Amino acid sequence: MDAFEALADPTRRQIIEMLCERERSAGELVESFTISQPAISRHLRVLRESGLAQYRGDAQRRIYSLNPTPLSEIDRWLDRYRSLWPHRLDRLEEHLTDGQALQKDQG
Amino acid sequence: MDAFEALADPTRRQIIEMLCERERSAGELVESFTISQPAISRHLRVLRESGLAQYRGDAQRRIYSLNPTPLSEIDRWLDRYRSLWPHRLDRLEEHLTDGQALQKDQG
DNA sequence: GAGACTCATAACTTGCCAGTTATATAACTA
DNA sequence: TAGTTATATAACTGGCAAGTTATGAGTCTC
Repeated sequence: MDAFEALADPTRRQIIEMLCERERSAGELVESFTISQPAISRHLRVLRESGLAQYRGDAQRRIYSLNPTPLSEIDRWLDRYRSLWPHRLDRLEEHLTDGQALQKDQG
Repeated sequence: MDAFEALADPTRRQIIEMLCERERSAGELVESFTISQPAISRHLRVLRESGLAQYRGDAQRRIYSLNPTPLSEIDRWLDRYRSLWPHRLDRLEEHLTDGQALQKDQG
């Protein structure tokens, strides 16, 4: 299952958003939803297989974290469409690190 | 069906890419694929209902065009993850119109 | 107006996906 | 070692999505 398919499910998108905040154990994720533990475990497998998540072991626990690479590929897929909607310069600036910041005020 | 679900299908993504190049009649799109005309018609309905495409009539024909708004929403959804991968400044520049172009060469 | 053309919808089939419960696996704990 | 905890997998079910063929609806042409 590719990243687009993985993102089609709202539960998986929510997991991604939670993993963006911080890494979490499978159990923590289960507690955040009303569906069963195996259902979450399956979603985590999909996220793993699509490259969006990974885990490290911590005793019995599995600590999941986000892998943003597939998201960056979707970002690149969007490239060809970006000219079709207005880009706010301040949004662009937000994504630049301090060191790369545009110097529109100082120029 | 939301935009994420609509994008999950590779045929629909391909239709979107074709409509990005130029608007096309339903029949033109059908010729570009091996699946049946009703199957494409259904994909077009999904794209319409998710706001990604629209058509105008031209006699019997229906000329489909891309509506980029849902793509821009996905672009915004990606905002919170953008800090997680490297941003190339030249890619940012590509998305700026000439009038807004960064002046790094001239400055 | 009859037939051709273009496209959508109806009706149906099939396969997959997301959920369930039950169970297996692995690691910790007493 | 027995029991508990944490997570994955197995087996199954139900629903939906995507495909098919057949047909309907609207528009053009002769």
